[in-house]
Amino acid sequence: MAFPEDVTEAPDGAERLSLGVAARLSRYLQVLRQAQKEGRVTISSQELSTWTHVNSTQIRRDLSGFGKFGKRGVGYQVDSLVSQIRRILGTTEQHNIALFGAGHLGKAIASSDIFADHGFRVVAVFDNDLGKVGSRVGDHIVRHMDELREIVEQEDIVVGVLAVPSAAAQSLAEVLVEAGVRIIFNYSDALLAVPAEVTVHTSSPAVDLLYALYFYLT
Amino acid sequence: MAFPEDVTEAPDGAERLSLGVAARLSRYLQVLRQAQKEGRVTISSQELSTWTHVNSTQIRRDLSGFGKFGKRGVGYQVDSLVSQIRRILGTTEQHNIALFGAGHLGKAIASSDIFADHGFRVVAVFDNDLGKVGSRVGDHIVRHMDELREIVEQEDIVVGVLAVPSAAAQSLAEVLVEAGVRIIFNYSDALLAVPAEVTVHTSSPAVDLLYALYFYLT
DNA sequence: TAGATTGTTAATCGATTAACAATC
DNA sequence: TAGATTGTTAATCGATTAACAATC
Repeated sequence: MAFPEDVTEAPDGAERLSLGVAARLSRYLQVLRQAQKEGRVTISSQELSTWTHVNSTQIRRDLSGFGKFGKRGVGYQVDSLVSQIRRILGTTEQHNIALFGAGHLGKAIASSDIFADHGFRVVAVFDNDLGKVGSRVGDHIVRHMDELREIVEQEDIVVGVLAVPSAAAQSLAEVLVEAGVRIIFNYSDALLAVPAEVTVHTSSPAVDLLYALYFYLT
Repeated sequence: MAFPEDVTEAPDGAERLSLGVAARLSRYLQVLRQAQKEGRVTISSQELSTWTHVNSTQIRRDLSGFGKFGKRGVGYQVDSLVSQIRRILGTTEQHNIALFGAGHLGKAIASSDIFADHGFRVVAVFDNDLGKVGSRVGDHIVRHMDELREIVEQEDIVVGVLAVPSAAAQSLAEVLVEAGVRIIFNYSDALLAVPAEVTVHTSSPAVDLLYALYFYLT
C-alpha cells in the first residue's frame, strides 16, 4: 500500500525518484539504522534533521510523498520507517558484492560490517598478487582474478568494490564491465572511463575534506 | 586579481560560496589533479562534465563567476585552473591532520597519498591500544592518546580523522573537540553528537552504494 | 485538555539548462 | 577562414522553507 499518490508522470506505474530524494532517503536510512541499534522506538523529523542536517519540513515532505508514516504528536516508528524507506528505494533484498584488492584497505572493508548492515554481502575477495591468493581476509579466502568471470556469474554480483592502487584501477574496471558488473565503487583516486550503462562512484575523502575545510576557514 | 565581481552581498569583502558551488569546485579540483598527473595541458568544460557528471554550462557558469579563466575555442589551462580553484576555496596552504586508530583502515589511510595530494599532511597517528603504540604506520610511530592535547596544539591540527570502532567514536570525538579540533572525519558508522561549531563528516560507503543501486535497479 | 509533531500549502529561492553571440 | 569552446542571458524547473491546521 501507499506508493506515491502524488504522481508527476507515471510511464509504467513505478515512479523514479529524483536524485535528491533518493540521496536523502539513503541518509535517513543510515540514521534510522543507528537509532535501531540504540534501541530507539520512535524518532521525530526534528531529530532526523539534527543528524542529517536536512530541514525537518523537507524530511516530512520527502516521506509524506509515499504515505502517512508518522503519528502527529509522536513521530515515526523507527522499525517501520526503515522498512518503508527500503521498500521505496527497492533495496529490500540482499545484494552481492565482490571486493578487489587484499591490502590494508581491502582488509578494512572485508572486516567492517558497514556493507552488511545495509544488506550488502561481500561474497568474494580478489587479488592478483599470488603471494596473497589463498590467504584469509575476514571470512574469505583471497581468490585470483582468473576466477572473476566465473564467480560474478555464479554469485550474481552487480557491484565491484575497487580497493586497488590507482594504476591498476582502469584496467580492472574494464575487466569487471566485461564480466557484467554494473556498479563500480572506486576507492582509488583514478578517474575511470566506463560505458554509460555502468555507474562509477569514486569515494574521495580528501575532496570531502577540502569542502568541509572551506566552511571552517570562512 | 578577480575575486567575484558579481557580488550578491559582501559584508566584509570576502564572499561565502554556497554549499553547492563549494562542493562542485572541490570535485572539479579532483578531476583537474588527475588530469595534471596524466600530463594534460588544457581541458574543456565538456570534458570536465564527462568526469564529474555536472552539466558543462553549469561548470562554465561556476567558474566565470570568479574570472575569465578559459580561452574560447581552447578550454582551460589545467595548472592555472587548479591554482584558481584552490585560491577560491582558500585551501592553498598545507593543513595538518591527525589520524586516530592504527588498524587496517588507519594503515590504509596513512599509507595512501589521497590526503597528501590535496594539501593535507598526516602529522600524527594515535591509538589507545598499548600493543600498537610505538609501532610504525606509514612514516609515523603510533602515539598514545595521552599525547593528543599536546600534539594538537604543537602541530596546529584542525582535522581529526577517526578510523576507530563505532563504540569508541563518540568519546573520542568529545576528547578531540575539547582539545580544539574543529573538523572531524568519521569513518565509523556511529552518529556523533558534537557542538554546533564542529563539523562532522561521516563517510558512508554503504549509504552511497544504496543510492547507486537504486538507479541501477530502476 | 495541553503539548507535541505531523502533513500540506503557498511562497521564495537557487540550481539547472538551452541557446547563442563572442572570440580564440 | 572554419571549427571549437567560452562567457552570459533568459527561461524553467525543482528544492527549500515558513507557517499552520489537523490530530495524536
